[in-house]
Amino acid sequence: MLPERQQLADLLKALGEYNRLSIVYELCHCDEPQNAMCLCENCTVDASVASRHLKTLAQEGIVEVEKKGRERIYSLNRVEIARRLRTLADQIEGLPEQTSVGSSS
Amino acid sequence: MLPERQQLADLLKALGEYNRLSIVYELCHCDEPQNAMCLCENCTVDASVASRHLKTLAQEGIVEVEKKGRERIYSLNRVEIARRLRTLADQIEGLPEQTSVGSSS
DNA sequence: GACGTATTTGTACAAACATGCAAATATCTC
DNA sequence: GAGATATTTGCATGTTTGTACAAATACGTC
Repeated sequence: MLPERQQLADLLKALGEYNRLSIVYELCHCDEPQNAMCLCENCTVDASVASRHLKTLAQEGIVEVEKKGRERIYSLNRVEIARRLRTLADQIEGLPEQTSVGSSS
Repeated sequence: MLPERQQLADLLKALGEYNRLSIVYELCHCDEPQNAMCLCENCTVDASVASRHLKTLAQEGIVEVEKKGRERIYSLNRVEIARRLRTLADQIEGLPEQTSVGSSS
């Protein structure tokens, strides 16, 4: 079993749940990082559930956490996650691998 | 609950399982569509399991099926899936929505 | 029609998962 | 220190999911 592929599957699985995806979208649309209470207002779920979802997202590197007093401030790991999704999109679309494209005529 | 968001979550969940993702990769790398038996050789799973995974992928529009005698020929829905992944990547990265970009200076 | 191959479906099962509630922990304010 | 707020953790629970095996179905070949 390829660990790299497993990691990608884990990333996709983390994004592939409605409430977690909603949290990600919520973080998309705010310029400033948000705490968990703010993020769980959007979902109808309990705070403990939001906490667990955020833990999952953090474990997959989707969000970054910063302690600030009694709050945890979450921010999206925009560049890295977008990059991984685009890499998959490129592979699926059948684009050539990124190994010195355009050289050696 | 937003149906569009749910559909995207379902797509990501379908891709977010190791054996299913392996099938997708396998279809990536062959030019010609493949039947289910060929695809399940890569995973260590039973043929019935591959059948169910392919059904899941087909339901999400990830693969297309064509009956050919007693075989089912599967092919990747490359453009559409790549497009949906890139749309998500764009949203996550915070790029502006695709509504007449570049007009009206 | 008999047989072989490809695929699906029924059944069972263990593991993972999403969830809510209550309790615990951490930290701020007074 | 008491009380309030933010978050995590323990526990219970119902659901989903990935899997294997056997049986059923579909179809080509002889």
